[in-house]
Amino acid sequence: MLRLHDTATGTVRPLEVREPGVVSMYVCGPTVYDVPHLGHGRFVLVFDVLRRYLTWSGYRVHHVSNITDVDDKIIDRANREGRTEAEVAAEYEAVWYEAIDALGVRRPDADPHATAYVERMVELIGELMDAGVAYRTSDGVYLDVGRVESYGLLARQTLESLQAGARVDVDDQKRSGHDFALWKAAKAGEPTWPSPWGGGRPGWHTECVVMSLDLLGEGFDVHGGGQDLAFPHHENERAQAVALGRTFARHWVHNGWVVVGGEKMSKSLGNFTSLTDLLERVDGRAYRLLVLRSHYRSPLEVTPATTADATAALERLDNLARRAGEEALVDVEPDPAALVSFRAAMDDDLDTPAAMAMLFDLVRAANSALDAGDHAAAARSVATVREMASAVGLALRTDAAALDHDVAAMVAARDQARAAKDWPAADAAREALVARGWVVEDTPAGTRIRRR
RNA sequence: GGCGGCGUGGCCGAGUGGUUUAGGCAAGGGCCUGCAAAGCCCUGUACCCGGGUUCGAUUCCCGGCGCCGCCUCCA
Repeated sequence: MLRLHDTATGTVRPLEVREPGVVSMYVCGPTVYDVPHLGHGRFVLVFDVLRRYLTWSGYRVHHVSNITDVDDKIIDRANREGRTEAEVAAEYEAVWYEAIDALGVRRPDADPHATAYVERMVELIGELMDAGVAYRTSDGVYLDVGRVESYGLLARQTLESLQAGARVDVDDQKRSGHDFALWKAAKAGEPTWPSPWGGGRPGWHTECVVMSLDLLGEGFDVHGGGQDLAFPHHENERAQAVALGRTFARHWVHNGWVVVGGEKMSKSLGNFTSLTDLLERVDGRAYRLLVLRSHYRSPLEVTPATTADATAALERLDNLARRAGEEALVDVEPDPAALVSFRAAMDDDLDTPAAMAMLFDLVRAANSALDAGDHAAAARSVATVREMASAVGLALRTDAAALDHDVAAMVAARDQARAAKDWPAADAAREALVARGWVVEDTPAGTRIRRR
C-alpha cells in the first residue's frame, strides 16, 4: 500500500483510493506562453514516476493534465509579437510535448484545454454567484474567500495569518486581498467569451476545478503539481469546489523545486535553463535518473556538474545492459525478495533514492556475477534491474549505434593491428576513434566502440 | 510579521537513537589489460554551533547561527 505525503494534512498517509484498483490523478500542466524550464521537467518526471509506479503496482491510472491556453502572459506575448493567442499557445504546446516526449514521460490520458471549457467555467461561476460566495466588481467576478470554510488548508495557515503578511495592495473593490478573479472582464484587444457578467475570460483558478471534476469526477484521488501551486492555486481551486459542496481531491501531492546554488529556479528570478536546452546536451534519461536520486519533495540542484554525474551513473546502467546482451543472458524472473524491498521503499512516500541505491547494488552484483562466469546469477540480477528500472520509467539502452564506413574501417584496422600485435598502429586507430567521440573497448570478440 | 523547510564526507544526495554499511559521481591504491576502456576489490572514518534528555545522539528536546521557500504570477 502506497503511503504518500498529503499537503492538506502535512503527513505521510496511505493513499486511499475512491475506487479499488483505480487511481485518478490530476496534475496541473503548463501555461503555454514560453518554453518549459527544468522545473517543469522535474514535475512531469515526478508525476510520471508516480503514475508508472502505480501502474506497475497493479492500479489502473487515469491521468489528466491540463494545458492553460488563455492567460495574461499568452496575451502579452501575442500582442508583442503581433500574433493571435491561439498561435502562441499552439506553438508552445508543441514545444512542451516535444520536451516531455524527449524525457520519456507518458502523455496524460487527457489534456483538457482551458479554451475548450469556458462555457462550463461560466456555469460554475454562475453557481458560485447563486450560492452567494462570489461577487461582481467593475472588472469581473471574484470569489469571497472569507465565505469558504477552511480556506488556508493547503497553505496550512488561517486566512487571518495569510492576510497578516499579504504583499499585495488590497484592491478596494475586493472584500479581501485574497479574493481572486473567477471572471476577468475583457479589455480592448483581449480574447473574450460571453458571460452573464459581460464579455471576458475565466480566471486561472477556475479551469482546473471544472476540468478535474468533469473528467475525473468528485472525490478524485490525487491532485498534484509543484509546491508553489499549493497556495494559492490549489487552495483556490479547492475553495470553489468546497463552496459548492463538492468533494474535491482526496490527496494533495506537491513536488519540490529545482534550485540553482540553493535558490529556486523560476521565470521571475531569471535563473532558469530551458528544458529544450538541457535536452540538447543531456540524455533525457539522465535527467530522470537525477530526479529519481533525490526525494521528490526535496530541492534538487540541477547544474552541469549534477547532470554530468547522473550521465555517468546512467552509463553504468547502459553498460550492464549491453554486457548482458553480449553475454546472451536468458530472460528469467526478477528476484522476488529484491522486489519486495524495492516496493517497500517506493511505498514509503516514493523513496526513489533508496530504490536507486538498490538498483545500483544489483548492477554491481550482476557485473560481479558476469566476471565470475555465473550466468544464472547474473541473469537474475539483470532481470531485477530491468524490472525496477522499468517500474520508474527508466529505459536501459542496448542498441549499438550504426557505424559509417570510415568508422567501421578504423575498427577493422584496430582489430588487424591488434591481431598482428602492432601496438603503435592499434593505438593510432584507437586515437582516431576517440577523436571522433567514441569510447573504445577491447573484448574477446574484438574492438567494440560506443558513443561517449 | 505569519507559516514551512533545510544545514551530512571533494560534489550530488539518502538515512538512522548504538552492531557493518546508503547510493552515485569524483579521487587514491589494487586486480584485469600489450597499453587502455569497461568491470571487480579496497580506501575516506561526514553529519552547522551550544546546551539538555540518554548508558549512548548525526538522529529526540531547547537555544543559537546560517540558508531557502510560501503568504503576488510561477512546476
